[in-house]
Amino acid sequence: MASGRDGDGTVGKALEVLDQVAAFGRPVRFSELLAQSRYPKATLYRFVQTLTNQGMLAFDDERGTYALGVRLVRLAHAAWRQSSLAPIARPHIDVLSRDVGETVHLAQLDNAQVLYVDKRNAREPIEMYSQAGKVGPAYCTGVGKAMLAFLPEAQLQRILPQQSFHRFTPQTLADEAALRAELGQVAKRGHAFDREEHEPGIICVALPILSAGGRVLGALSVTGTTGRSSLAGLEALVPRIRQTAEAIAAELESWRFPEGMRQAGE
Amino acid sequence: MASGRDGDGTVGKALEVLDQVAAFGRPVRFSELLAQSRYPKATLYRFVQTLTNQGMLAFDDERGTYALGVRLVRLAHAAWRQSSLAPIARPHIDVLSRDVGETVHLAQLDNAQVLYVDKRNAREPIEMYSQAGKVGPAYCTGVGKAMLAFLPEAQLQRILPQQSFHRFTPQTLADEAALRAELGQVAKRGHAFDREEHEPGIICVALPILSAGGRVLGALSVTGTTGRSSLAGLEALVPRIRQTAEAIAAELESWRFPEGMRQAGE
DNA sequence: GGGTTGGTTCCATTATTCGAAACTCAGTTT
DNA sequence: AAACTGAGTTTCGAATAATGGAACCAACCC
Repeated sequence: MASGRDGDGTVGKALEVLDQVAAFGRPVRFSELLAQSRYPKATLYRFVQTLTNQGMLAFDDERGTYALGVRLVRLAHAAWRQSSLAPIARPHIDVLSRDVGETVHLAQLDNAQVLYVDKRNAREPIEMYSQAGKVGPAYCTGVGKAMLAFLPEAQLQRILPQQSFHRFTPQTLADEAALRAELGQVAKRGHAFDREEHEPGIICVALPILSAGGRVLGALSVTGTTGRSSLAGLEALVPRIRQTAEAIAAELESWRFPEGMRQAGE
Repeated sequence: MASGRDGDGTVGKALEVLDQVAAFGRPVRFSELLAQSRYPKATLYRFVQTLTNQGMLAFDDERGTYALGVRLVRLAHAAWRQSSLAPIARPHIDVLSRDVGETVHLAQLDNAQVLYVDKRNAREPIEMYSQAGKVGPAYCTGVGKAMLAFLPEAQLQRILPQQSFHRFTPQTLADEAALRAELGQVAKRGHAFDREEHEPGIICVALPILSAGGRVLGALSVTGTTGRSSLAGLEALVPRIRQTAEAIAAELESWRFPEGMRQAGE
């Protein structure tokens, strides 16, 4: 693929505009988009028009601003339901979080980043949608490292150069070499830690969810704070978490062959 | 579905394919898509290719199936956050559902349908993402009627013909005339009921969320069952619900003018 | 080996998109 | 009031990208 980002064809360009609107994080004026856009006025205008009457963008004519449209939310709902991982995992992580009494995250790999697809907050009412769909760095989160450690080398080589290695805390791994070393450990041990590498005071233990064939399907993590928990304490939960991860993987495996879809052994 | 659906340009057609994949509700083979598609093989193939390497679709090469991609979830998250209604309303409906002890829904109008954007289930752990993003009919839900009743005539005329008037229950309004009459009532009264029109045993009362200028921003509903609640009981909650609806509208109004954006009185 | 199904690539034709420039319509300035 | 400004919208010939029939490939199955 050519030089990175470049979208293919008209559709790619239009979707790029969507991302641009998303990046603003608030309703945005046409002129604001134009200022950032690499397309000329008329072209951008047509894109925005098209996206708008496709429901991917919503135009507020009182304010003259564009925001992401409702069709996206509808599609994302469908995505969540058919992604198989999230809906299948949901009851499992429900039980898990109740059992361990801590916050549980479910994540997937989205290109070089971690995408949180579900979350259970132990005791309090859950603040959900605001979390599902959120992306985070892969190199300094428990779920990220748990997944990276089990990736085939080829994919890893594509992903690692894309990591920013921004130092969120003094514990953050600083470069690719350090991460490589850590991933070796994780692979051997079978689970990953986050030792306050992303946020001070926040630690977690994470396990990958692996298919029978060893493919990385996602990851589970249990989070604690340095105040209430310790790494050793979290590590003690590993067998319980592994049980959940394996249950999810197993159910996923059977779900993937809906009805009478014979298939040679994987 | 056949009639005026025609999308604009290439982008429209590609997005149509997305919807198609969404409609399957599960990962889908290329041939399955082709069977339903109005495009020739090569054309559809290109669309699917494009969408896939744009991250809007995800291809599972073990299975040879396409599913909706992660980019959608990421975009939807952004959509939710910048939609202004959902995140602003969230704390309000939290309190409301705690106060009234019943399930609360927050909805918006998505073309001719109702899109649920948030939900608070009174006592049990909430099943959220699985609900947010769901769409429902406008003509036979409380939130739907609450919003329709306050729409300008022009918009109503565009929307009403698109209602299916499927009779979910014996109480479902049967045609446009009946709905028109009902909407008149709702507008006068200020709130709408769902008298088991969508699901037997489920009743609700709903109020629109209106801007200072009278524009429909969304709707709130409180749901009950015929067993535990009555319409009269729900109606008693109207003042409390209205308070929430107005609080949301007010906060929304101020949020819409971020900083120092003077504006003549609306 | 010949047939069938599911998926992928080619490439000449054709329809779409591109984007400079012209235009509109508020406000503002002179 | 006339001229200016700047955001937003429309036009239209040239440039480009989409189109889809057909050919191709690879399994799998008689």
